[in-house]
Amino acid sequence: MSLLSRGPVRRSARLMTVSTMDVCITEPQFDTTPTFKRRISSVEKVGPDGYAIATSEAIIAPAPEEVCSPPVAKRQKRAAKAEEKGMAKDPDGLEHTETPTKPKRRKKEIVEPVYIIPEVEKKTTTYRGRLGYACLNTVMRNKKPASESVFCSRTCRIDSVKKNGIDFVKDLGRKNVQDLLTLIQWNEDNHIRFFRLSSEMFPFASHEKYGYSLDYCSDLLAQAGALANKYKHRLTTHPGQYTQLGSPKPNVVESSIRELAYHAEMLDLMGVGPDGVMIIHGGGVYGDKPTTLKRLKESIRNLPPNIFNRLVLENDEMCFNAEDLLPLCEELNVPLVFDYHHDNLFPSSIPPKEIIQRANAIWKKRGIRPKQHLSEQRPGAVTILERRAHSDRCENLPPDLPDDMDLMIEAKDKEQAVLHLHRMYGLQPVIQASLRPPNKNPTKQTQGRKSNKRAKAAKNSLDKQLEEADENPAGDFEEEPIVHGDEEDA
DNA sequence: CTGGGTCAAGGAGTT
DNA sequence: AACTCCTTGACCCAG
Repeated sequence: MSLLSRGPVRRSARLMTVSTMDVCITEPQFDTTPTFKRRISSVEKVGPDGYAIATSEAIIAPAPEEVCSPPVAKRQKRAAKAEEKGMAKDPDGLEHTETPTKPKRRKKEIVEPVYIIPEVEKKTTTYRGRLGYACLNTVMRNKKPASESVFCSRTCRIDSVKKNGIDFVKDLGRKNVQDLLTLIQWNEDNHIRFFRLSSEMFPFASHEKYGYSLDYCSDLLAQAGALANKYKHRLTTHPGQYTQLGSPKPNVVESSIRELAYHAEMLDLMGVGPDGVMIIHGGGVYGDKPTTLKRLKESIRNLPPNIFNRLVLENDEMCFNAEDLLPLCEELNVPLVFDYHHDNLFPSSIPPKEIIQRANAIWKKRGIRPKQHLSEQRPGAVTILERRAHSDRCENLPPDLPDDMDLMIEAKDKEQAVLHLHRMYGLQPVIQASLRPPNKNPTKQTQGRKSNKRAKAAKNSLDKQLEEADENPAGDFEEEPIVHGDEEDA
């Protein structure tokens, strides 16, 4: 099933593409509302496929003939539905066109926005490997109405687990995998064959108290894995920052191993091959890097084989750079994912080229296809915090990328960042309808927490005082308003 | 439907 | 010790 045929609301929609104009329009409904008539009126001619050709304003609509009279099959379908509801039929077997006794409740019309996609700068590369994105597809996630949204990170709070029971949580997981199937198909349709699975696929699955086995979902997982395998998609995972294999606290290491076991179980049940790796960072240094590295090494050495076989390490931007990890990786035969952005922020004394060579030697030895991470800092970023935040998209591929390596693009715009690179470098054909315009004014700030309790409280108290001052302009403030200099702007 | 506060987990840095 | 940040999206409740 392709994107173009998905979903009930879309049943009469056409996604149209004008390849020469780099503009994509979607037309939502075959309707005869004034809005729609206005749109059709700007269509100049009908193409050989029966679709309208865009005018210079790039307004596209289905052929007017079809608009005025939906295809017979569709009308019959509607008639059948109407009959179910006990409505009268016309002699031609089609639905009754007169207003039923009960006034029809009109569904609120959802008008697809019109996207103007700017041209991209054309660049060249010798790279022909796969580009991937992580966990979330912005186009599918933002589908309206909300019931149409496709995503794999439904979750809940512990309180909801207690309130609704474990089956409620398991249902979330099932829905997530169901949507994963849709996303894999979307990726295939859009020539993206590399994807990171969300760690939130099964909420609390690795939780000490509320954890559960994924067996209940094995059929669906196998189905998703089979689809990915059929299309030769690579699926990987990236357990989060709380995975601390080097922690001095035994219970923290235990929790980390549970987390890894959950990810491995998911990949195993999907039937994903050895390329389905689990990437983690070195973790904290606990004030003593050499000792922590020893603990890390021991933890990894003692992992059960099904976890060890999928485990790979990645250089981070704070604690362990590539140079710190390489000796451990080489000794234990644990592959290293090279992250360009992290290496930029926390460089090794070894040049990237050499790190990559040594890393690739491990990947090769293990018979796993290498992968690297690519991201860029946000434009205008200066401070270390700003520089750590990922930009919306990536504008450049590194030089000398080998073809037998998959490149994970870590960018805020997710799949759009991949499509952006596909277009710039001519790597893959792109479906225009899948494109979204870039944010014109990206901030240099992080995506992180913007609120601050004290600042908020201060603001509230200030607002209150201003309100009071409004009511009583002559009145004095009883207290000086607290103002915090570090409060971020909205 | 929207906005704001908050969330399972761990560690580092600041005050 | 208490708090904030890391990254991040989604929950959840109030309006």
